[in-house]
Amino acid sequence: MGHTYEFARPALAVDVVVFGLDEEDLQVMLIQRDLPPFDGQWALPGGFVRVEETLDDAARRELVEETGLRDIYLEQLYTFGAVERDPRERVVTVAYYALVNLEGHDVRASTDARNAAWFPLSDLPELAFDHQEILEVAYERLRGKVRYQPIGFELLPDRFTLRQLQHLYEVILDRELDKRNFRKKVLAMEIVRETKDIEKDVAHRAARLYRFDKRTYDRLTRQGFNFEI
Amino acid sequence: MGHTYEFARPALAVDVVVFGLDEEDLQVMLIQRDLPPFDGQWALPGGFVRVEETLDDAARRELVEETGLRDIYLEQLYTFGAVERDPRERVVTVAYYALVNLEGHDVRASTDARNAAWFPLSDLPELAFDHQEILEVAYERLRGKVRYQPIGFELLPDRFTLRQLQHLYEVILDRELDKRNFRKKVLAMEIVRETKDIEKDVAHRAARLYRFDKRTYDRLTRQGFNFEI
DNA sequence: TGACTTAGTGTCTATACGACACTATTATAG
DNA sequence: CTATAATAGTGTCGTATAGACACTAAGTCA
Repeated sequence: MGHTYEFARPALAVDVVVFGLDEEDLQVMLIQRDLPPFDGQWALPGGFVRVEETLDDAARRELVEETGLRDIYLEQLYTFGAVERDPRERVVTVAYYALVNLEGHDVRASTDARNAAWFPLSDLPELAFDHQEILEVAYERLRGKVRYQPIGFELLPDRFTLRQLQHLYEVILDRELDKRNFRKKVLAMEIVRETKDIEKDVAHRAARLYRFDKRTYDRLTRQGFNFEI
Repeated sequence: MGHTYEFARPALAVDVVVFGLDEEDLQVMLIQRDLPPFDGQWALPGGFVRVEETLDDAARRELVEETGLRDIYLEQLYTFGAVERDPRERVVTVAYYALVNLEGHDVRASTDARNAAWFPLSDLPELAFDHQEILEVAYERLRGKVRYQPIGFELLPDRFTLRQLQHLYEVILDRELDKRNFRKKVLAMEIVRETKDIEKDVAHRAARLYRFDKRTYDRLTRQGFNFEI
């Protein structure tokens, strides 16, 4: 039993570039394939789109199935349609990128993710298909977007220090920022709000914890405010 | 004789939002459908992707077939995958936007474009499918992009006056700009180069014609220059 | 209690942006 | 041929913003 169409159709897939951040690096979630083609090689999580689900739904479903990650920030990136990008047959893939903070979501704890793992962006294995290219486009987009929209907060835990926030920008933009200027700018925007707590278990003076102020962010966004860092 | 697959597949289409500019308005190219669904209604040019062509190729092919426009600036926009966006069956569409100068490309002169026409963005007919939404996303993108990347030159003839260029920005950004500040900024960027000619057949002092300097633009782009207007 | 580590803070200078108005040139109408 | 109308083309100044720059405060740990 199959499905028959008058004209040949490309298969339609989704792939997701999941970025995470630890103390050191920007990381990417990859899964190890256990089927041909590219058996054993690392690849982006993803899979075929079902006829009764939206593209976003397909991306979220595949993420849960393959990595255990759910309820994370997800945005459509670009659609890749080179004719020979899959050796089996014509497959067009809608690529997404996702941001997740490593503290909140433990991949190893998820059920069916034996072969999912984080890799630092600076030291990636060879990837299947054109996933290297997709990843580069995603990183490019993340860099471009973070400069004028504070999406980076998705990479941090709920409460964070300004040092962590600065580190995030430094890792994504790949350059050092001046501490005083950075704090001036971020605090002037009023999109982070001081909490009454400070960080714990650090071997030096503890820093104040801040929280992302989504309410103010939404208001400023409606006013066309420029969040450039 | 048909094509049979194990799982049901969404159909894959491309649609193109073609922007053009005249002395007054930003315009959009639409075609009048002559088949159900939405028979007789206006829609974006587009059609189904063939298995042996890339997405870009499909978009260009449909543009030529339906509007006669060829060799124009084209960029992928977003992929729309709502489940019920086509009443016949599941169709996912990769949307593109294109920029074209109205002087160089006469639509009426093209062969098979009896039912293609320009409409001012401010006075559009009701559109088929979710094309209204696609168009809004495209306009949003154009506005966002033109502010920090000089793609707008595609909307102008080869040689243009600074007045025309300013008009272009005013129409796209939907606000008035100061003539002196605008000229200062554009000339400082050195992405337009003075020609030795001036415009003709105008009932007042003729303005100098300029040309877009792609070479300098490419060099500045590589240096990460910010083209914000 | 001293040494180490990071938190947290302010000033000054250079540059960029935006507000603002007049003269120059050409075509055309009377 | 002269007046009028229309747009071309040009510079200054005040203000806001960005970036360079260095020290004190607080807490941990040996």
